[in-house]
Amino acid sequence: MKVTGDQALVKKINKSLILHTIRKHPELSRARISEMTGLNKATVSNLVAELQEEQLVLEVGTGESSGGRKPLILHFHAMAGCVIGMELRVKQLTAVLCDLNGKVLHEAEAPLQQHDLPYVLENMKTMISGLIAKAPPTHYGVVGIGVGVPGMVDEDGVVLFAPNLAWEKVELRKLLEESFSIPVIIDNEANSGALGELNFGRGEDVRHLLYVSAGSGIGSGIIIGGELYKGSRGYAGETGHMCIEAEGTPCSCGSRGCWELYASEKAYDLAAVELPAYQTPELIRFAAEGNAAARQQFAVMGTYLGIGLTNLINGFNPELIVIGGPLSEARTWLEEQMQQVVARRTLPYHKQQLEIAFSTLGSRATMIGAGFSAAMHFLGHTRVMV
Amino acid sequence: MKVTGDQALVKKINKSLILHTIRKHPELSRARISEMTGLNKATVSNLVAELQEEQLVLEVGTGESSGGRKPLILHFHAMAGCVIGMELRVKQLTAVLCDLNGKVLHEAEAPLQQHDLPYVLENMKTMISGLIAKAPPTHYGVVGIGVGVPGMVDEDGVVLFAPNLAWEKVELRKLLEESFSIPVIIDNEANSGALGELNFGRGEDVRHLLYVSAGSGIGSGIIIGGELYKGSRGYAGETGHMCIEAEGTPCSCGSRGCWELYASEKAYDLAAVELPAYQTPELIRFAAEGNAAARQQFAVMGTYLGIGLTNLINGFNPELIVIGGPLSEARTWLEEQMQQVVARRTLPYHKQQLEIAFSTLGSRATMIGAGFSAAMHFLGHTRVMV
DNA sequence: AAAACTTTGTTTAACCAATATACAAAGTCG
DNA sequence: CGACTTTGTATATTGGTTAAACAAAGTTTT
Repeated sequence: MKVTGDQALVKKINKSLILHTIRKHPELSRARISEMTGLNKATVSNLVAELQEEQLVLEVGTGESSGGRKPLILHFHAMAGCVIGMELRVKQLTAVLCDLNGKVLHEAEAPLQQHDLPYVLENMKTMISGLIAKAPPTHYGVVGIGVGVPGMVDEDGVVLFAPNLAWEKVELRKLLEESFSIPVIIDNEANSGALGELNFGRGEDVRHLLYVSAGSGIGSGIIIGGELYKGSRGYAGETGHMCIEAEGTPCSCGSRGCWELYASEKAYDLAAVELPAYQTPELIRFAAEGNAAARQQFAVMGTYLGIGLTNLINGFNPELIVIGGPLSEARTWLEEQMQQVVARRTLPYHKQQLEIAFSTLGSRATMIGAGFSAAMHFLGHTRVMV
Repeated sequence: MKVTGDQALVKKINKSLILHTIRKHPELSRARISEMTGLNKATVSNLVAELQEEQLVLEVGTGESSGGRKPLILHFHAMAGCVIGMELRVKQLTAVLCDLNGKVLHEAEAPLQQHDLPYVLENMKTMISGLIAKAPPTHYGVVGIGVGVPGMVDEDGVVLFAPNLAWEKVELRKLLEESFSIPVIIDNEANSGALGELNFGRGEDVRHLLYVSAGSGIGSGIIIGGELYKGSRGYAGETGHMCIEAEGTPCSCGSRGCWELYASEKAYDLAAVELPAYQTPELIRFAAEGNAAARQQFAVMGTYLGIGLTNLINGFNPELIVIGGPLSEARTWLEEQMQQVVARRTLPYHKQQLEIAFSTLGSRATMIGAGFSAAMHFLGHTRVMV
């Protein structure tokens, strides 16, 4: 059944519009909101009153007057509740407790020794319980848990396939919701990272963003029109297996010449010369110390990174690309080659408005984005397309 | 200023919902519409009455009863007006006059000898005038003109760049609207083709579709969530310049190893052996007659087509891919290799729900899609996202 | 300092679209 | 022929936005 229009819908649209306007622009008065949104002053007053009752908006004193009554300044009440954002990595579990605006209140971290589901689930539950215990007293309490995982996830929060964990069809959302009775949002690690960067990193006011997470493989989070694009069954963005060498090295996916064989940590196995180290942080240290083999390795990977990016640019035409994941820490040795290749290979019109940047949230992008998803799910978001 | 909700919006949403429900499902009664949409019977009655006054809906007699009063059957009045759909090709101009539901009423065709703007524009105007003259008398007359062009188009109907025409920044929409005072929609040829296939070809009920137009180059039209995705400045889908051989043949775009060098008509230049012909229709004829070189050429191109498709599948995860454009006529000699490569190279989860098909509209997909765009623009489409 | 003007936010009455309910119209079936 | 069904319309109610008037709280001018 499709979505029909009635007065309840109108109210939902306008309330959502006002709430998110306040959330994105602090220091607004009712009068300014009325101007910005086009809603009548009376409508704004009524809906703001409801949002205040719901503890989502606060009056925080008066602002400066420009020849009349002083405006009453409204704030989004980010501490009306908390959310937990978590990232499940191959060797590590990390999580944050955030307010509803993504501000980090607590962090947690634990190593993972193995990948069997009971073990990992136990660790996740322990970490979540720990953060819930640390949560400050708020009106709504902990209202959502978001988790970014290294694999494909469907719309029901089932991890369909996570090769690095050897997981298949794990009903992660259901398992966690049964334990905590709090809404759980599961998403791909790159998708969460994209949301993190869009909302708290470089992505302010960007409508089309590509977040490329380079680590043990490559995954992309695709933001289209300000929204996460997930593909027909929820797992688009598997760009790591895009072929960039038709008859290249065979890949575990069944194809050959996949991008991530050349531009992720998997490339270490293909290095022409022996490397001083085969872990990214160590290799970065060697590069910083002037090791030629390490620098050369990153230069080659930067080139291939650029080739894959060019393909993504031609296909998606984003305004901004953010490089994240563990490999983004090697920026200094990757960037020059990468930018050169992109400059040389992209179509002239694409160059004009494209920016390629490295993550500002670093390794925290995914968990912050996952927390943000949970917060948005709690706040709701209804709007109209013409 | 953002879109706010009020009663006018509610009415617009519901009216649009009813109109498009009737358009897509003939033989509906008011009662069935009420059931399908969830709208109250009275609401449906009121809005249908308005649509009848606007000549967009007709009562066409009664249907079968199942034990009560016979239902009054409603039809979308496709002949309330006409639209023109046009395709601008390198050597040819083709156009159709359609009713509001995409049914072709008249066709026109003319060769193009050169590409300078005044000449092409003159030909376009002559053809459009001719079709307008042939249009049957309808309530609204000709309500829109849609044009598919081989190049990048921005949201203002400006052809930014069309290498095969040597056009740059041509304000095509403005030029045509000034001549005819009818709304004009300009779009990329592949985008229009995608819309054509989505609505009148293989794409019924498909939400994520990729239309790959293979001819003198390769372009893709991307349908996401039932809507055309155009990228940040309106020209995504330039997938022909996706790199599939990192150090491959240099391309005119500045890059190397671009897909369209190996899988479009450009591949004829790279053929290992001498070909019996260098025009697609002739080469197809040779292949049909058993010519080994021609068949081998198509087999190789099918392989490369499959490699590029695999990349698109991993990135966009569509439900359906439709191959169109002149090369789709060589289906018999392309398909086997292409499907084999895709089957071998795509990730297991992508295979499950993916179908790759060849165009059913053939060379008419683009102009029919362009006409459809114009019709949709006239009818309007307002809906809600949650 | 008083009067005039400005700006903010609330109150009031009017409007209008969807809805539930009742109802009329037009059929089927035993 | 009477009981039941289904379709489509009429009526009163509900509940949201809005324009306009107004109250509150400032600043500027005289």
